[in-house]
Amino acid sequence: MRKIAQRDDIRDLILDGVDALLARFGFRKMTMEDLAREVGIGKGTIYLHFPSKEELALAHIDRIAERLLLRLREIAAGPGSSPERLRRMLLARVLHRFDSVTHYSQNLDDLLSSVRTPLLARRRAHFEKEAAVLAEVLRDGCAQGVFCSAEIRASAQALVWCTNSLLPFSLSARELGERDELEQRVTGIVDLLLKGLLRRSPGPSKRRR
Amino acid sequence: MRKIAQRDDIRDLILDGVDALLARFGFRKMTMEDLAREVGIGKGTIYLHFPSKEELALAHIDRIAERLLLRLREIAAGPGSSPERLRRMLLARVLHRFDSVTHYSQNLDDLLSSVRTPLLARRRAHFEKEAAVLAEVLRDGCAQGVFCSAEIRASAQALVWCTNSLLPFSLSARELGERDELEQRVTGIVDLLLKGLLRRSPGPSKRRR
DNA sequence: CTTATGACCATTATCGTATTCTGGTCATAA
DNA sequence: TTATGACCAGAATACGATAATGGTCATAAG
Repeated sequence: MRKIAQRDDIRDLILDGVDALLARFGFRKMTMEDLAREVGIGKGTIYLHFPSKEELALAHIDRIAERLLLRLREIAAGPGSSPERLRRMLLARVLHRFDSVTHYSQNLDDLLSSVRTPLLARRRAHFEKEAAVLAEVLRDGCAQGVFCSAEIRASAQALVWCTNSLLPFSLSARELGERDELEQRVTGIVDLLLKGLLRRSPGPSKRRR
Repeated sequence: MRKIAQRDDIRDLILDGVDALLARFGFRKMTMEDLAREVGIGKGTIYLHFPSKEELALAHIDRIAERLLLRLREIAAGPGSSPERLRRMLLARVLHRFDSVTHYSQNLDDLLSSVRTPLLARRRAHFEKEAAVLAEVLRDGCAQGVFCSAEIRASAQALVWCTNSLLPFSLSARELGERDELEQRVTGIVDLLLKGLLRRSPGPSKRRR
């Protein structure tokens, strides 16, 4: 009987194991015994921290979402103009998804289909938090007169939804293409979206033609 | 032995049958005998018009795409300003997809997974044609000075890609939500995209604040 | 007393096989 | 020349027997 340093530590260790096995085998082929062996603890111990295999997977997904949220907050608090930060955030969201899909490869479908129903509500919650961070930056931009100030909340949600769509999880890794290519395509759309948000006539207009 | 009126007529009749059976049973459970019975011809006759079941499905998908293309051309040639027409076209694309997904319900996954590989190339071709029509309207707008004239081709492709993403076929009908709700959400994004395309400082700016 | 463990069990998944079904062909009919 | 359905090889399915797995809990360790 080994003494576990901290309650949260072992939770994280287990989730690390989940991450490894999920990428290697997918959800269905990852057994609780595999996982216990990977982490180096007994199977029963896992059930002291998670009530079921499904909740385990959901907790793992939550952790991924939290990391993305952290990254978005970093960017939001970081340097750059409001549109620049927003642009980086949107790109980060899509690339984060890209990395997830490639990391879990075919096994992502397996995971998602196994926990699809309970996942929907959680995703909504994640998306709302992310939209909230986007909204902050939008508000920043409004305060500086860069963005027009109408419909901030709705705009943020639209941006979240759109960037979700740009790389649906359901894509298999095989159909993704190169990361660079994706980045380029997404950048085009994101720029278009941002331009749409910008305030009309931003300063002394130099009319051409 | 019944005399078929016209070669194209029977082709269309068969595809009508495909449409009906696909919606009812999906691709795998739709048998060639079912289809022959539905259309009221012998099984062998189908093979006089289509080389295989797979090609049959692809032809059916082609026909759907052609109808959408027709609709887009209608809108493009119809009344309204360039941005208005563009907006209608983008919305039409998404709603067209919505209708497909709801029409074939669960059975769409079945169809798509059964012909996924050969479908990819065809979809690319369809998308290019659709992008070409969008590009026409964009060019119209440029000629009138509504849109900025850079990157028309790329913009059209971006719009196609983005509206594709807004409603991936892989969504099951169950997750779609209401058509009205979709229309509303998509309208928001489409408007954002269009605003991004508009030319800056379009006339005497009335600066607020 | 709290925390960790793995043998244990009911349920689920997997596999092998016997059987049915179905895409595609073609000799025959109209 | 055009249409048809009996026919066949190979694919899908149904099913029962067997193996694997999620979750529990009495026991052990600290």
